[in-house]
Amino acid sequence: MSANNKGVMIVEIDERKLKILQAIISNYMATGEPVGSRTISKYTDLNLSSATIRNEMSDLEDMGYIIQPHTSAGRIPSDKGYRLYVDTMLQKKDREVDEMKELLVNKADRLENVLKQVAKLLAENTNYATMVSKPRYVHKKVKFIQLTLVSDTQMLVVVVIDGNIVKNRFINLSEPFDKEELPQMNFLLNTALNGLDLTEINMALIHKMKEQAGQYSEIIGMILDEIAAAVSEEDDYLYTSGATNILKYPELSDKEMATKLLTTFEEKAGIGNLMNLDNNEEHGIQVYIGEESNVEAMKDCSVVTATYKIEEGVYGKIGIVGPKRMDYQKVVNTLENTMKQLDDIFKNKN
Amino acid sequence: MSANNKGVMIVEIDERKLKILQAIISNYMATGEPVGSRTISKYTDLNLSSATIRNEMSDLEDMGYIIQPHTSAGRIPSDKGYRLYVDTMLQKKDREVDEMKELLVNKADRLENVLKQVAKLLAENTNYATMVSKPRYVHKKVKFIQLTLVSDTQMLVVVVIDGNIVKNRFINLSEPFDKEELPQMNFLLNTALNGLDLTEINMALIHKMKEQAGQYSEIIGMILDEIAAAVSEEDDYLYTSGATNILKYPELSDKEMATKLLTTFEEKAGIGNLMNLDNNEEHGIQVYIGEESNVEAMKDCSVVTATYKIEEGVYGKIGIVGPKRMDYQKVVNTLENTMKQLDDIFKNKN
DNA sequence: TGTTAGCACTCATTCAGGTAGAGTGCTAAT
DNA sequence: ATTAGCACTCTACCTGAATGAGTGCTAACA
Repeated sequence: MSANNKGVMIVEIDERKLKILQAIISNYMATGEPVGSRTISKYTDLNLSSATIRNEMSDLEDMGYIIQPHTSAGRIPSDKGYRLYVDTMLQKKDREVDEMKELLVNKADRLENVLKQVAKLLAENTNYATMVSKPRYVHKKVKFIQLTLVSDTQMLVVVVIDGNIVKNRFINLSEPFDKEELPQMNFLLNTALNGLDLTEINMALIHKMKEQAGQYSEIIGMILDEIAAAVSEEDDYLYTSGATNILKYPELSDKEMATKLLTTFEEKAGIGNLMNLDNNEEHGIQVYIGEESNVEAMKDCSVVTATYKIEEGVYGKIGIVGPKRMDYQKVVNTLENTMKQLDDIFKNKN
Repeated sequence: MSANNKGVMIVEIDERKLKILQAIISNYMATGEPVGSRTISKYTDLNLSSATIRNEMSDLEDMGYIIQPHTSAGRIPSDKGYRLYVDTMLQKKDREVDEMKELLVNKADRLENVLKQVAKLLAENTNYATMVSKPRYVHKKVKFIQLTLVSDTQMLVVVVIDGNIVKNRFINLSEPFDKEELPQMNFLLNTALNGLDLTEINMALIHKMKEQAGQYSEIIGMILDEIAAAVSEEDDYLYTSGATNILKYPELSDKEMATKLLTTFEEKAGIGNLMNLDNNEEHGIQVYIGEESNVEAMKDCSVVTATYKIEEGVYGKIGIVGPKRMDYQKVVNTLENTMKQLDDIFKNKN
């Protein structure tokens, strides 16, 4: 527990300690190597001897802001140290805004493509790994249903859900279906199901509709099954890019750690909490340092996420994963910049 | 050029050399370490001294079947050696057929999911990296078109292409569209475009149709644009899984090589030739050793591919990527097994 | 009282030297 | 044709010494 040489607890961090901590962190971010007292004494404008710095560093270590990997090594920032850095020093913003290429706008056609493109561009720009989540409509409501006959015995069911998500399914019919009956059935389905979400398409409703359908009871059953399947279908909602960038940072390149991280990216497993908003309605930019992310594989990484908005109430997230010594300033700037561009795109699209 | 101690060229490989080569390869496959003459002399039933083996190995090296990494190391198989091994020894098939879980069939709903599942299961079963290509219909023909109004000013265009691929696009209309006109327009589009492929939906046709459409000329133009876009749209056709498995093999784990390989898998770039059938109509199982694959990143790997059939004339490929010392027997068996299961699935689906 | 110089100490890294062991090629004997 | 034996080569591994970056502590200083 932090106590100075007189045995008095040090609770508050003063100006000088803060400067030293800042110096340690930025030096470590640049080199990835533990930084010693002499380096700080020489390369800052504090005009203090290495001995003094040592005393201060000793205090900072007691306070938990820095860590000594082994007895005679320099210090590296702890999660708590990074946290302080991010919280305080990041406030005075870096003004050199990173101009991201306008490539985005050109390629923008469908949401999926935009998001994949974003992931890729961010990864290329930052040299970190990126993840982008597509917003999920939690209570997906049926907006529109269209049955059509592709051939005598093959029916296509098109379902449009909230957010203009289109799902389609084929139904193979055992006997030819009378084309004339289609409009009526379309009408029936649309009036019955419009505005309902998955939980409301339940057994009772299906039963009732089957009765109404009379001779078409069987086929209505099949159609409803497919509609339910289509609505409940979860498709990919997480895109990643630049996972191999982590191999650029020696502290993440050790075999075991790299394998875990890369596997996490490949299988997109275990990052759900981080990347969807179900549990976490906070917007804006979030920084998770080390174990704060609650992702086992990323306990030696930092993660920066940003929330983007497609329309009112519909949000997705972008995440950047890198070493703890990542360039937070640049990452935050780049993300803010990206958000702006995404806003523009989505504004133009509607 | 291969010459024995009498200066006579050795052209043909005899029984004994073959046995020795086989022993070298299987030993190397098990250990991943260069294998020396003493090992072979001790652990085979040839009853030859290490010296004799050395002579034979020297010949085998002259003939290009094995390589000495450095002067006083054992030998490892060359690409040519593996090739011989695969061509000859693989013939007598290993009978212990790997029973792959029937998980596949349960999860089988849509083609994409089946293929992703296959990639994943194969990767888990073999501990190698896998890739699966979805068949691409080369000359995609329009099978069916359906326009519908989702709201006053929003039209949904559904296009069904060869192979029951469904594409959909929204069109935002500047002014409300008369619902009554839809059937007529649907009829016009279907009769005009049915059976045409992308190359046939050209300027001339578009011009002609616009004329026919009269007052709807503008909207027909938009619709045709979207149809053309939908038909030409290339979606993902390559799924990979288990890329991180390569880190299990020391000879592929060196940083540079691993990065290249993993990047290739992540970006799915450069493996097109290997994984689609455009240039290569051969079916069945193919083995590419080292540079044979013509994929730069895989020059120290072997690749085994198998062709599967969805319906007559529609083929896709499955590929397994591992170290050159991969267990070819097991891989080939597993692939054959998988093919059978896929056949079953696709038979039931139609 | 805060700051600093000096010193003894620790520990990771590097490098040279040395050894063990696996393997080879060649030669002479069987 | 096969083998035993030997000299040789090269890698892997260990050791010990030197280096240097870094620390903590103490005593002196302003």
